[in-house]
Amino acid sequence: MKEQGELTNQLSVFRAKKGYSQAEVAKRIGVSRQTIISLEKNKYSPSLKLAFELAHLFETGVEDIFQYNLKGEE
Amino acid sequence: MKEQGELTNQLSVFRAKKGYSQAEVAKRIGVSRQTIISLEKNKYSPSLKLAFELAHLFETGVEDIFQYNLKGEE
DNA sequence: TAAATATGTAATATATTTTTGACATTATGT
DNA sequence: ACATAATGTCAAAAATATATTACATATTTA
Repeated sequence: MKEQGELTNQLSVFRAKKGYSQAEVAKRIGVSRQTIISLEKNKYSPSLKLAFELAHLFETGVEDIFQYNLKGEE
Repeated sequence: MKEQGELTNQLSVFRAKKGYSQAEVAKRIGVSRQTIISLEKNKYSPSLKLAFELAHLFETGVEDIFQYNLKGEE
């Protein structure tokens, strides 16, 4: 899709709060450790399902973990 | 990832509210019309970016358009 | 300081999303 | 009745997300 905004996330912050390792998060959610690493380093935009799973694990909302900053808006 | 929940959405409702056609939504967001059709028919879980774009277009939150129902939770 | 655990990188393979294009059907307007 | 717009289906290709494996480097802890 058209590149319209930038996705950032607070994954490592929420992970630290819970004291989980990346491997532990991966296992709990059922994805690979690489997926968690890549997400924390902002390598790509996850599926909405994965975003919901992470939000659920960290007992918060999708938009608390992930932020979307539209370009060219003020 | 592990199949843990079911994703549903209210896309057609929000689209109707704005009076947009599927093609118009597709064009505004910069994706193909097929993508919108498939999403409305719940064919797959969109990228988080696309979810944010739709939320922005409909001036609402991601979780107002998309719902994630965990299985085996009450 | 040695062992164990956590984080990171890279390459390749597989799965899923998204695009493209062609065509069918239904609804709307003239 | 005809034209046009909206919705839908299908299949194949392209793009992107995720898995897998193997190895490297930090960091923690016994």
